[in-house]
Amino acid sequence: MTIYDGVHDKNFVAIDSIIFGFDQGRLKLLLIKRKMPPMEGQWSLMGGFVGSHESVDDAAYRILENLTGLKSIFLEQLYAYGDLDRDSAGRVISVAYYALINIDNYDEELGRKYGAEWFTMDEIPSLVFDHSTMVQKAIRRLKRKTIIQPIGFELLPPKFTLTQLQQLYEAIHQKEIDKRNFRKKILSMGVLNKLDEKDKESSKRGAFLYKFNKEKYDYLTSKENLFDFI
Amino acid sequence: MTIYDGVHDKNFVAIDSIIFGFDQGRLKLLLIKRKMPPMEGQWSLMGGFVGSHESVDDAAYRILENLTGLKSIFLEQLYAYGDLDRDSAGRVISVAYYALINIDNYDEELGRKYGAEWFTMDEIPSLVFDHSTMVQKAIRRLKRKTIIQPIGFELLPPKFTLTQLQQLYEAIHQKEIDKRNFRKKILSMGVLNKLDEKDKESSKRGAFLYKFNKEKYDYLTSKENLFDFI
DNA sequence: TCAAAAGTGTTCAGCGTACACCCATGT
DNA sequence: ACATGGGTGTACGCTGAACACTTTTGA
Repeated sequence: MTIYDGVHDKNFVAIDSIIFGFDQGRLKLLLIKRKMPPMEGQWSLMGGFVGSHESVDDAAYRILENLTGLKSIFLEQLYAYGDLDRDSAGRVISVAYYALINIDNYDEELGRKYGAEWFTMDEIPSLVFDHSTMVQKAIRRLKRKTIIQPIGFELLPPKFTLTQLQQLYEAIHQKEIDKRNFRKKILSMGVLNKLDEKDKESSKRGAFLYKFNKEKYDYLTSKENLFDFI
Repeated sequence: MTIYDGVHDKNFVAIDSIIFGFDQGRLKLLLIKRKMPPMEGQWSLMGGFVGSHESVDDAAYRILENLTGLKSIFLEQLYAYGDLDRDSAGRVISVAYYALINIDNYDEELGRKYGAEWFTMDEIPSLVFDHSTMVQKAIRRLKRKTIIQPIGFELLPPKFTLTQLQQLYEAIHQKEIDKRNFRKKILSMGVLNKLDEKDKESSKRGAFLYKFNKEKYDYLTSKENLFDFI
């Protein structure tokens, strides 16, 4: 009960989550096959409704955890979609969020339960409602953020090689990057700590592993946020 | 009636508008004094509720027109605020929009009706709820946009001098800009058309008036939007 | 004649970009 | 020995930033 009751309309408010993962050098998107009408059997973003007793952010975290089993991950509001007929089953305002997750930590069990599958960017099927629009916007946002922020570590395992990191950037921007320039720039940011270990998986010589310096990373991201990135 | 009825919660969804104007070399913000509880008598952004039969964008335009009398102006979604207790009178999710208006076209009659007043940026009083947060975010967004886009023409009269335009940029960024560098850069963008007229108001010598080239301006803003700016 | 704003070019540093070769090692 | 990915340095052009003087004209 609020003092607004009876005076104004209420609306359904939903969350839709654009969930990015990175695996085998490819940027991927987690989609689910709808199990209920409308649009049953069509591919869709993971979503859910915002309850009356939870914040919108909490609802976004709750819904993401339901699908992925992940609790504290990168999750950021993208945009609120409010066209009258965007959901063919009725008036629903949707707040889209995008998440970056390390695909290794993803709970496949949960995924199966929801009929979820990972798609590479060039294989994304057409999606229900305005979900394709949301995905396009999320990709643009992700590209833009990486230009001036060392974002995207969330998509990698804790220890990674510079080549893996470069592949991530190449996957996000969908173009090749010069190895020397990339290393020069990323190392000059000072957010990487070189480890003594090498990864021997992908080459005979082995590549040094890095982890990122959380303090400097947090400092940079918060400082750059003064520049605003929502 | 939708197929979601009864299954999920509905919520009040509101709009809050951050309305920027530019006058006498100063960037200004339009605020209203609340005439109803809660927080009666406190300064607030202009707002209103989203109805069940209008899109969120339409609601934002409607609310802005109510206060300013202006119909087709620059209006862009900023962010959706969804904390549980953000409105002390009950659970309201608010989608904030920011608008840029030419202060000359503003309908003062309407403003008086709502108890609206213009405040310069350094005089903004403390605002109800999370409205101060919204304003801060809008200012950051405005700064960022002007860095790579020739935004802000909406805030000026149709014909303006380069000095006026520079003052607008200085007001937005709150720092002085070198005259030569500013002119060089803005003219190189090719969005300005120099007129034969001079404005003699502000100097004896007179300053050439410019208007902006709408085609090039629209092209640039849409092209740059590929770079994404929401 | 003088005050007040308009108008105008050059220099420098830093950054992004292009570009090619040697190294280490497992097979 | 060779194939495979790892690792490194230099040169150039562009852009942003700093910087000072002349012009016009109404009062």
